[in-house]
Amino acid sequence: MITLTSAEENYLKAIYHLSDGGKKGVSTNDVSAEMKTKPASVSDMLRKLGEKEVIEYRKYYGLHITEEGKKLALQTIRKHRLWEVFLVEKLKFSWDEVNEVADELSHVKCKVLIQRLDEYLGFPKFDPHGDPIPDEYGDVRARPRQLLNELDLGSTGQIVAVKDSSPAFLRYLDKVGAYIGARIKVMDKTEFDGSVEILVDNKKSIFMSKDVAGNILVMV
Amino acid sequence: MITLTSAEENYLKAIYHLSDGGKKGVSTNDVSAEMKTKPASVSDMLRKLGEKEVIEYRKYYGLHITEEGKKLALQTIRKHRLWEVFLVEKLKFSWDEVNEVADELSHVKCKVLIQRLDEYLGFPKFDPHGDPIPDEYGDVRARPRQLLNELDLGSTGQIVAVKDSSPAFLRYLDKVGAYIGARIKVMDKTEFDGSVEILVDNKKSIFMSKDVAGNILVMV
DNA sequence: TTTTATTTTTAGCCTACCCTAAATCATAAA
DNA sequence: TTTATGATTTAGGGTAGGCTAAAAATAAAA
Ligand SMILES: [Mn+2]
Ligand SMILES: [Mn+2]
Ligand SMILES: [Mn+2]
Ligand SMILES: [Mn+2]
Repeated sequence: MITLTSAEENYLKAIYHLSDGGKKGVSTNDVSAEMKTKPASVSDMLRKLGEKEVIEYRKYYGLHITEEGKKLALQTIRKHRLWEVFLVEKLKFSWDEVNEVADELSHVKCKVLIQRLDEYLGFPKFDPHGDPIPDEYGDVRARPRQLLNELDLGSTGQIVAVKDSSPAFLRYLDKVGAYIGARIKVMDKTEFDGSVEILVDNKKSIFMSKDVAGNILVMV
Repeated sequence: MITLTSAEENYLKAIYHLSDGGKKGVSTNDVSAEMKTKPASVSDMLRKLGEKEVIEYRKYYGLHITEEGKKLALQTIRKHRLWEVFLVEKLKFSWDEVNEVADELSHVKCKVLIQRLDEYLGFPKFDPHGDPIPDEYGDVRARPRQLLNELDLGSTGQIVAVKDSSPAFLRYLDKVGAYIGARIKVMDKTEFDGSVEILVDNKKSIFMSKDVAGNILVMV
């Protein structure tokens, strides 16, 4: 049985995200940027992850995540997202405050803890940022989603997730009144700068830059 | 501001317990036995804890915990016991399963997390083993307690805590039907071996060896 | 195809925490 | 008062995970 340290779990989770779930290859510098550690440190870690066969690593040519690696990454993601739900739903954290704490909590080694937590939370399918929570076998029920800035004029849908979950972005969404679950309609699009105007819950009109709209995912 | 690593927190908590809350001096070997690490490793750690001034350490002569050390130890104990309550009350763990997991959880660095957890749990005053939970200033409301094997024949009281909280002992108590909160009466005492017979909740009679009774704390 | 720029790895060092073996100190016994 | 015993510390080494600086490999440009 493969066991990973906390640091290895963090790297593997980052690699999984960079791999877009296993489709893309990933470079040392990619990982370095994502993890905010120096490329030299990354090289060393990649060698170790390669030896544990959670990635396939060729010196100077980057890496691919393996099937085993995907499974383990999904388990770490599952733990992280369940803790985020706990923090928001039970402890009344706001969605921009949970990432670091959930990261620490997600490294607690106890299988039954996560099962019980999942049950206690009512087997949630999505985390506070709209990201899907893998089940204990690593299966993810994905929803078809589109970027808000790519929707046609007049189309309607529901905000289901955010691409960027930095505190700054999330607080901005809170401020303008956009939230996961909101029903929206595209009222206006400006070709020149890619900005959009949307109507939220048939009530409130919001103007958004392309940058903002490009980080909001909508289910039509 | 003094910050401790997880390992330092664990050592300091052990030292606090060995000090009996600050009354007794503690030797390197005491800590070694409690922490299950070699005396050589303990020496090294004591030097570090001495530099951080959470203990007063004199080479070859043992240590005393400082006021600052007591405060920090009580904060760690608070976190540990709150997580134990969470695991038992919310996640339906049994009281013999929570110690290790609560230990890991208690090292998560987030002040507000503990405040929110405390609030969410309804500001509990005691953990599942009957041990008091210090408040955020480190104040502990102690209850007057007596060892069950030292009670007089015929006296009554309530089980409020256990001295030994090893899984083996706790499971034994579950088996015979003793639990925190149970009302008891001493029905018989055998001078020869120190064993006692108690009546639980005016219903069930339990026979206990001196070893068992000596690890049960009763409020008269 | 050669040179240059960029990426990646290696080498060497650091901190934290643990270990064993050897040295040292304190103290109890002779 | 000397010696022996036991407790404690030091010395040296291991793993994990960082870092910087230098070397090496790849990729891009000339
Ligand atoms: Mn997160
Ligand atoms: Mn999330
Ligand atoms: Mn405990
Ligand atoms: Mn306890």
